[in-house]
Amino acid sequence: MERLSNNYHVAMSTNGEPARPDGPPDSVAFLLAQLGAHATKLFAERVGELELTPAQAGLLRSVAGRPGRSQREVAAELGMPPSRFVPFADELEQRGLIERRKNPADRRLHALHLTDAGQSLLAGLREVGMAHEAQICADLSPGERGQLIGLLRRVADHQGLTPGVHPGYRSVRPDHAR
Amino acid sequence: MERLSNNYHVAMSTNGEPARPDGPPDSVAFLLAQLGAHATKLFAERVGELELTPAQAGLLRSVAGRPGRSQREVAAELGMPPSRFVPFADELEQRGLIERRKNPADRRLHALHLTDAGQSLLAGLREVGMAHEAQICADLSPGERGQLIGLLRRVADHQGLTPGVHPGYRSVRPDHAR
DNA sequence: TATTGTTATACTCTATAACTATA
DNA sequence: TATAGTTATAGAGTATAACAATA
Repeated sequence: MERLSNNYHVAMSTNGEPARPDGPPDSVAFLLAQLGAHATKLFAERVGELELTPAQAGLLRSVAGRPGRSQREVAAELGMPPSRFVPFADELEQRGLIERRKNPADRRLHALHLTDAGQSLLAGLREVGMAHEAQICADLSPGERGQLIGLLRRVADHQGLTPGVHPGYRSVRPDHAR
Repeated sequence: MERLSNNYHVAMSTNGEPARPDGPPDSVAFLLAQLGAHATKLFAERVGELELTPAQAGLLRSVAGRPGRSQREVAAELGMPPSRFVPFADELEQRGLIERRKNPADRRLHALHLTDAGQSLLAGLREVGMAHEAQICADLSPGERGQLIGLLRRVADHQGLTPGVHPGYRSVRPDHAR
């Protein structure tokens, strides 16, 4: 059977008349949600070619950005409880991409570092990111791409979003459903 | 304890230097993913004020758009297996927002309709959508908003996205992790 | 025999909370 | 007593597959 995806704000009739999605047809909000989901999915497929999940890619980048931090620090940056972080890091360690180094001064701490294999995978990750961007922007001229980035940045700034920080898709579920 | 969200492509160092996210800093792809997640979360909060999840809002809109369809038809449009659809529709029926009408011609079928309460909630949903759009675009002039919509539409069209159809965030998990 | 709606079950993912070892 | 890491456990959400009614 074909795999089905879940629709959140769906509203397309099969006969061709588009019903109203998030707001008015072609609203910025809906297009952002739609394109954001699309970009996220595409990115997941690309990192999948490296046998990584997006979360694993995030961990590698986080460790690469600031090597030697404790598990708790990295877990906090990734918005992940320590208990979940452990098996998560275990797999990457078993695959030889990261390593845990005991801190002699405080033997409770495990400093996280990338191995050489991890470093080279990170290089692959950067290529993947470039190809991903190129695919998304394939239909835009360089000028248009710059214009789009400028507008998106304006919106992101006004919404209080921190540059480079992706909040994740977990908190989508509303409070009253918890 | 504070609720933590999960980071997929995270990469922000606490000391202020933004590490590379999905691709280059301020890539279209990353901004779309970031803003898409943000818009989705905000929308979820707004429909939450109506005691609805985004998926429930989608169901109401789907039924409103084409009343009288069978559960399987609506479930398929929402990308949801029938087994999951049943308890999903149950709750909305118990809350008096939709009703199942037996089809005398084929008694296997349950035709789905909105109740009056469901109709008026739908009106509230439309207001919520407008307020949502206004919030996202608060910092843009009408002209800039039009420009942004035009560029986003271009990208969406080139990516083969159907107007008004939101693919959902479920398929993010890559194949090799299933 | 095929199809709609439904229920049962099993599986994945998750967070909370206990536990250990160090401090 | 407090903290880092770990393990155990229980809950939510999910899809697959079995089932009953109807065609």
